[in-house]
Amino acid sequence: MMQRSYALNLLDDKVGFGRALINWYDEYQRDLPWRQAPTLYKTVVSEFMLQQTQVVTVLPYFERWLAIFPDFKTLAEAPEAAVVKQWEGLGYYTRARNLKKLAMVFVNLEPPPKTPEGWQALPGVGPYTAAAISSIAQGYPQAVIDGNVVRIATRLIAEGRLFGGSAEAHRFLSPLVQSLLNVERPGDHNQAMMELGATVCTKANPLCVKCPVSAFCEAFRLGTPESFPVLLKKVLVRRQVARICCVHEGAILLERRPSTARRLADMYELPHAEPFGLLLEKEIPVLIKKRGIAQEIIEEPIYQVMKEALSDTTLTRADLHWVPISEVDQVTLSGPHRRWVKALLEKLY
DNA sequence: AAGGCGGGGCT
DNA sequence: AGCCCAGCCTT
Repeated sequence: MMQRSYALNLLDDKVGFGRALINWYDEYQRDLPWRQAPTLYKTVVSEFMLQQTQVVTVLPYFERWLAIFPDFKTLAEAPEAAVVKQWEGLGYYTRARNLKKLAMVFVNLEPPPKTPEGWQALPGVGPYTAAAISSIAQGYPQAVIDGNVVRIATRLIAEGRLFGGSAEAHRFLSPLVQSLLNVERPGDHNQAMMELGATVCTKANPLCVKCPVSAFCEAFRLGTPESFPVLLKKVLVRRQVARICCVHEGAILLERRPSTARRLADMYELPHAEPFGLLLEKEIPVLIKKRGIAQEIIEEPIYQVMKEALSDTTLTRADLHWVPISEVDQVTLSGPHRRWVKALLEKLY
């Protein structure tokens, strides 16, 4: 049986790979706020915000967050509503609730966790985040595997098998990725891998010319870096959800999602039109919004209605609230609804 | 092992 | 119009 041939010398020269990577990182790393005067708290907050969220999106949220919740204790003692409010628009809101829970546990924890296993016992911390926190903030020699690392690793060895889910990819790549870790500087090595994936070894149009480790890369040698990794495609589902915009005596009617809702719990939205039993099919929506969420494409026509068109019985529903326009900024709206409400109020009133 | 969970950037 | 992003939790 022939030994699978990898690029020139990745497996024979892991130290060389790590050195080339870390030298590149030392010279070209981005100036990110959580890297300035780093602390354990900054690392934890940034890693939570960065779960499934791009750096550029996180930046303004991170700066605001540190100004309002400067440390674990402040966060632990802050009301949950205030915490979620600061997360407004960032998505995956259980991250915010879990981050506050983590702070509440952390301030009563002596000593703090020092291993990935210890961190992973805390709310909202999975394998990735546990490895990231303990390596970056504590120097623990644990390699992280995220989407960037999967892309880099599969390209390094030109691994073309189909991965059904990320768990499968992680299981397969973990030994290789861990074996490449620079145990002298595990935190910087991990960040360098992700930085490389974000800025050079990108999904489309990778900048192999600027890559510090292209000499170790089998996909580069083959000239087909974009063909790795091979991931299962997800099916897109389309939905339509009609909503209403109703303003009366300086207040807008909003619907609060139940506290028990799996998604967007306790957050406000423009009310769903359907429960009101209005005949809207022939009406012209004042606004038609489209948005993509995960594997869904949702089209949401918004109809302007007068209060008189809504029956008194439906208006007594406990989840409906007349929010004064001057106080709309105080409540937490679900993502795009914040922008839609603003656009509607400017357009109509 | 799947499916749900947000929203936005980028091609 | 799709894909992906410094993933985690529940079922």
